Amino acid sequence: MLPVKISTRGQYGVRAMTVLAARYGDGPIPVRDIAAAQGLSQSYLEQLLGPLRRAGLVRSVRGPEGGYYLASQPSEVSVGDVLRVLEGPLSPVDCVDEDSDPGLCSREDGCPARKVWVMVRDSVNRVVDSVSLQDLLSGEDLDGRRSVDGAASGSVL
Amino acid sequence: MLPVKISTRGQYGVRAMTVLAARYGDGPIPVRDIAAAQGLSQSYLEQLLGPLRRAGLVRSVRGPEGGYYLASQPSEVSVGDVLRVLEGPLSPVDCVDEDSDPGLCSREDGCPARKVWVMVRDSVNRVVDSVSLQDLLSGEDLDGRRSVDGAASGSVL
DNA sequence: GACAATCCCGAGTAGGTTAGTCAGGAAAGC
DNA sequence: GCTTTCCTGACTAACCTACTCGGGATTGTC
Ligand code: FES
Ligand code: FES
Repeated sequence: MLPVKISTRGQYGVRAMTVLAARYGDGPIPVRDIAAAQGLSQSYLEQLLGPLRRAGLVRSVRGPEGGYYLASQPSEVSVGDVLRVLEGPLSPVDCVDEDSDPGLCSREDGCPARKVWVMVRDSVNRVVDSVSLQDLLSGEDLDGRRSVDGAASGSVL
Repeated sequence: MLPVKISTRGQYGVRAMTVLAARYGDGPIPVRDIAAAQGLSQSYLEQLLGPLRRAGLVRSVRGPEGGYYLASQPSEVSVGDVLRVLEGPLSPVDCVDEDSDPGLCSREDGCPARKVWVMVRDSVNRVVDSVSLQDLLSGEDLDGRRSVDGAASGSVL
């Protein structure tokens, strides 16, 4: 009864990525260290890093001195990138999920609620796409750094 | 793996409320009619109307010719009002849920992800609070009618 | 080449949540 | 008293979440 939730996959994933962001350039960080830095279960975290690697957000090296590191600069990876890998499409209802079969929603036309779900979806996406890992590291409050696609950004909230 | 979801409670609830909004002033509408109008299960819908009544959003009359009707004008009821009754606080993670025990999140200070959850929470709340049932009924697209508390509203997305 | 440190992958699982159904009781009008 | 409606709580099947666990594949070091 209290949804509109981001699951632990997304939450832990973002926290793990900030660890890699903070140590960007230091070479590979083992999962053990990432988990310890944020107090997460190592074996669970391993499950999250797999998808992130396959999606190209992080790279890995095996063997001693191995670990994970960010594939791009912290300022170039948005929270939205991470969440979409771990949580799937950021849509509040299946009806307005652009990636799934259209026709999934039979009453699309004339559904009075549809409009607001689209607004929520776009709003959430705009926020998470506007915040980079770099933004999370800097102490300052942010109200919309990292303009989404060249547009001069005012408040994205 | 595809959360950030609003459950059927919230979805059906909003759709049901638009039915009442469309027939505002027509006297009580029986659950049967509401369910039929949106193709919902009658007995499930009854479960949603209970909370909405207790929250003061709708009123009911029993007996023949009874049913439910909106307690306020459609323009005065926001989608957020409905969702908060049926879904609970609209917070993407427990950590930033203002209603629950503070101290629930032990790593509040220095948690790098916290900032973005707050932004998402506020963004979602702003959107759903800015859209009234009336707005859903009118055919026109909306990008932020119904200024939230007197502020001249630009785009709320 | 042995060994150890890592990544890597899939299976399994306890508990909780969701989306309902169902049976029956309480008001209200005729 | 009969019917219509609201109203409530108990119940349930299916699904999902948040993990753990066991073991295999790579790679560097001695
Ligand atoms: S039921 Fe699919 S958009 Fe409303
Ligand atoms: S763990 Fe609670 S705010 Fe990040």
